[in-house]
Amino acid sequence: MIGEVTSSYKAGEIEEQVRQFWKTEEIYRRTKEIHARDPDFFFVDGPPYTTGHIHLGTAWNKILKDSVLRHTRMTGRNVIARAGYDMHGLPIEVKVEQELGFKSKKDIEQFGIGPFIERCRSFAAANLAVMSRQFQDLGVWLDFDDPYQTMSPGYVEAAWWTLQQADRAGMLEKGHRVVNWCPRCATAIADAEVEYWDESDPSIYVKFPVKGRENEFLVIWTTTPWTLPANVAVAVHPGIRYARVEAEKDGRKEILWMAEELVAPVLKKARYQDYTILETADGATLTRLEYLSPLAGTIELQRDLSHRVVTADFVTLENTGMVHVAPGHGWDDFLLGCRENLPIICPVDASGRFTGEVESVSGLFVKDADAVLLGDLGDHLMAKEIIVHRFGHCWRCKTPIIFRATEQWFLKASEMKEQMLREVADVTWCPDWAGSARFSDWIREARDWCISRQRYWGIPIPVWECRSCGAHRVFGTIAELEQASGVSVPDPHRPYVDQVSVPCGSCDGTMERVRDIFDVWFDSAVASWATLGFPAKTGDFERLWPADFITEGQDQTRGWFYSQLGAGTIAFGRAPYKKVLMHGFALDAEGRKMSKSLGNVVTPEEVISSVGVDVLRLYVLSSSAPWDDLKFNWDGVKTVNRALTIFWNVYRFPLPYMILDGYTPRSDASGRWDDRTGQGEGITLEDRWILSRISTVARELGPAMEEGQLHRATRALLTFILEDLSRWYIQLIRPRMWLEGDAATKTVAYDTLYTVMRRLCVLLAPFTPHVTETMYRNLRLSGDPESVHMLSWFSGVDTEIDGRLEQEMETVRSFDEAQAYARQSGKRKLRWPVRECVVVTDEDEVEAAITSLSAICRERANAREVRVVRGRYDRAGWRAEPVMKALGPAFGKKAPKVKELILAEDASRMKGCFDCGETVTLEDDGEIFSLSSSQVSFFEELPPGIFSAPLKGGTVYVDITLTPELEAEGYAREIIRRIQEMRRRLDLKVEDYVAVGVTIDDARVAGLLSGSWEDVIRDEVRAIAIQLRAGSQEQVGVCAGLQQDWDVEGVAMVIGVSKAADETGEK
RNA sequence: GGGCCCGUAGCAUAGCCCGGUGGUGCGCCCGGCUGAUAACCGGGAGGUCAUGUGUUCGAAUCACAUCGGGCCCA
Repeated sequence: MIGEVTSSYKAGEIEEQVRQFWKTEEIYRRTKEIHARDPDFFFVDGPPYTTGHIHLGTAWNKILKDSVLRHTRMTGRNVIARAGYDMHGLPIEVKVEQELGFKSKKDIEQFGIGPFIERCRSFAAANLAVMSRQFQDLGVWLDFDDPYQTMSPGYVEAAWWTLQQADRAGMLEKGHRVVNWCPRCATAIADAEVEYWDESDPSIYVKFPVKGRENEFLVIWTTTPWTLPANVAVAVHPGIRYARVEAEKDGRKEILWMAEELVAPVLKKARYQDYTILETADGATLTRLEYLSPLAGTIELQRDLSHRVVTADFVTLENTGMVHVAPGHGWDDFLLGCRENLPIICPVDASGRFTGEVESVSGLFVKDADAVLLGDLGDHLMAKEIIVHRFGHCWRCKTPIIFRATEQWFLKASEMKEQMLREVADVTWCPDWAGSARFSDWIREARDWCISRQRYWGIPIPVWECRSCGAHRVFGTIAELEQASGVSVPDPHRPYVDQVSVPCGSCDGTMERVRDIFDVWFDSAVASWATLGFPAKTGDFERLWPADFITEGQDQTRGWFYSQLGAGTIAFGRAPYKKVLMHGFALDAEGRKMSKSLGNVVTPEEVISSVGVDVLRLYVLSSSAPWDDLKFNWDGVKTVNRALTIFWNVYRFPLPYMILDGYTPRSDASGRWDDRTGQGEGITLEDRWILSRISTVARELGPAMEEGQLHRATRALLTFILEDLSRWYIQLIRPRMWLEGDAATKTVAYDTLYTVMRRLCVLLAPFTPHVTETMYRNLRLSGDPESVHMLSWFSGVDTEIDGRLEQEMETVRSFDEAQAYARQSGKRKLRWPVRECVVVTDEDEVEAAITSLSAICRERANAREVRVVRGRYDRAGWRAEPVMKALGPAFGKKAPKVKELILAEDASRMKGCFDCGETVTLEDDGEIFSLSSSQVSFFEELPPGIFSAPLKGGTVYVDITLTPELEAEGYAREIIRRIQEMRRRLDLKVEDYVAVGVTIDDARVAGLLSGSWEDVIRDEVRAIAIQLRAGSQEQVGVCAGLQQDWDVEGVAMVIGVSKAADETGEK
């Protein structure tokens, strides 16, 4: 049975109880069972990376997922939602390296790869446990008991199998390419792993001597002096005009080549005093030029090379218009080198140090070599400054990256662009531009995907190469490898798989595994089938794949949205997801990124401990559109908290009355609540109205959820709770709750409120799963499901929607605000009744609304009568105001006299004449003045005691004039209120009886109240006896209770209240 | 340097697609209510709609440019 709730909204307690309930009763598992035979809905959790605690953005991400999935489940879908974790990769390696105090890969090798990856494994597992706990504390329902883990053997197989598919499709390629290289981690890193921020670098202008010409140079510009040892060419743009300049500096002359337009700024920067342009030429004609390295003197490697000028479209009219080309150290350079057949030189090792090929700087870290090389340039260094520019860094260790030409494994993503673009177009994107604009743009720029890393903690690349003939083989499963090698492979990680060799199929040789591991982005790329146990099991895959829905942050455009698309396209020729909701980032209140260094980080725990999980959830969902960035704001959190407090108060408000009356909601034979609210006896318009409203709101929620507009859905619900339910419906039905005994209208109010609360719990359950669960658990009937989350979604009842009634109620609410305003200007408290409220309007709709809902209007206005008048309020008069500007010229010195005559005249009569087109004549001492309408202005003048205010479509007039009868009621209400307050101070229960004594220091007021009002007061305050008399005595004749002096509207009163014995309480 | 998103009172936001007097909440000030009460309700003040230019009879809304913030890329 429904229990009373005395406590205010205490999120912490509620949520803890609900968590316990879910756990002990296995509610999640059993809720899933209810939907086991519903149509499948396959969701794939974007796996968070297991490096540590979750932050607000991670929490938001999971809250969005959970809300969507709970809603989906309630609409009758079998939701498959396994939590997942990304557990491999450099971030974890770096953390473990820090723990062990390692500085480089050499330390790891010395420590042993085996022990090292075991540390990584347990680090990842420990964090997984912490994070799962945190997610569940957010009320998130995913399969946390059995999350997919990228480090599990089955998952590794999914990646292997996918690579095998790529190989078979000819999409896997081993190649010599320039890649982003982290010198600290000594590995290639993906484009997606590069972070950019400003960095200071040298900006130098260098003269390259033209071969075969004395004192003639090409002028190039670079920010990376250390790439000069690998220089093999200078690139010019075929269309740019270049100038051959004779330049003079300190009395010496030399011939320089650079873009014509840039001659002046460059020479100024290099402090040349004078110059003459000797000739100009197109870039295309410069290709006959060859040149010598300015470092030829110190670097033998450079001495042996031939250098030439080539053309390239990427050259721009910046700096000198001539670009130094080092194909071993630049992406564009590399492509150009391939096209022009230039030698590809890369005299830099994995840790970013020069090799012995470059004697002068051998063993030096590239950045440290800059200074030496600048010195070696000598006179060839024309100018040097420092610039600040955006530069790439390793995402984990923040080391500036370099570009290195190395042997790597690639997926030929660039060949799949067209197919990927077609697939993206078939996916439903929320919002639309996330796919049509943002993601598509990214795909158009797709380059081949370098999937190999020279590291340890990751999925080993399952490629075995023959040492003798160079043939390679890709293994798709562990079993396949075991069969070919004849050894068992219990753990498919390094270093164990490194030791497995297989006989070559093409020759007598032996195949060894390439030492590389996968780019960690490849791990999560295969999540949509790996989570289904594919390829080991195929049943779920065939039934469920591709995913119906995924949602992640906008940073995953280049990340998981893309990696999954690539892998899905390679393996299955299609996108692995059907619908994507892209969400924003959690920022601080000023719109800045939350970061430790700024000290503006707000953790989910902080918010939860302050206001609870449901408030956090509802806040992040309602405060901004999912795809906009979330500016975290404590004021916003408090507002949501207040809204939930009101929701809680609305919920517990009727409970004492329901319990007192033994109210039982209708149920069917099985003891389940009967949701047919019907049109029972005693139903009122406000009941119909609130039922209409909740169905209207429910109707709006469907499309909002479908479009990922969770902010609209949650805001609509918040508005409903605050505006419709709390501020209006509850206020309207309060008097009905207080009716004694059996009253049909009271029962209908119970029924209606119960129905609304049950439906509201369902509608809010996906967003605030704890508080709705608690409410539902108290409200449910014995045959109802145990959890609100086991119920079906409420999508509104069409037959209960009454648009006209909702419209009319809007008008009445406007009336209510207007009458309150009018009263306020007349300083008449709401407690004091007024004789009448008059609504003047010309609109049928307003008249219909006020008429059909007049009972509500009377109640709200505390008015004996509310009536509608068309046209003009009969009791409003007119005030005439002379227009002196017009009277002056017309009447000259007599104008002041006329003014007085006008003020003395009956304004209504004058206006009547003017309105009929007549002139008004005023007489004074026989003198007659004739007035035209332009000489008098008219203003509405209300008689004393009448106040007005505008409402939508009309004006309301409130007559606050007191009559003895109205005054009597006013005083009676004042006394009742004070007795009620004293009751509360005495801590009495609603049903307790009291004895009351009132002494009034005003014989007239006491006289007004004696008789029938005395009875009213007695009944209202549940008094068995009341003594009301005039006088100023201190003693009021009630012993053993509370006695208090009051000032009621200037009248002194003494009121005494005491509890009556229970047995005498019977009336 | 490029792509996408965002910029509306002290704060947070709606409206923008489809042009027609800018709404709402928090905070502030004033008042009310007192059987939801460490709650609740009404009213008021507060806005160069980031800036500029254009299109238009009319621009927060459309176009272009600039500035600022975010995400992504080069």
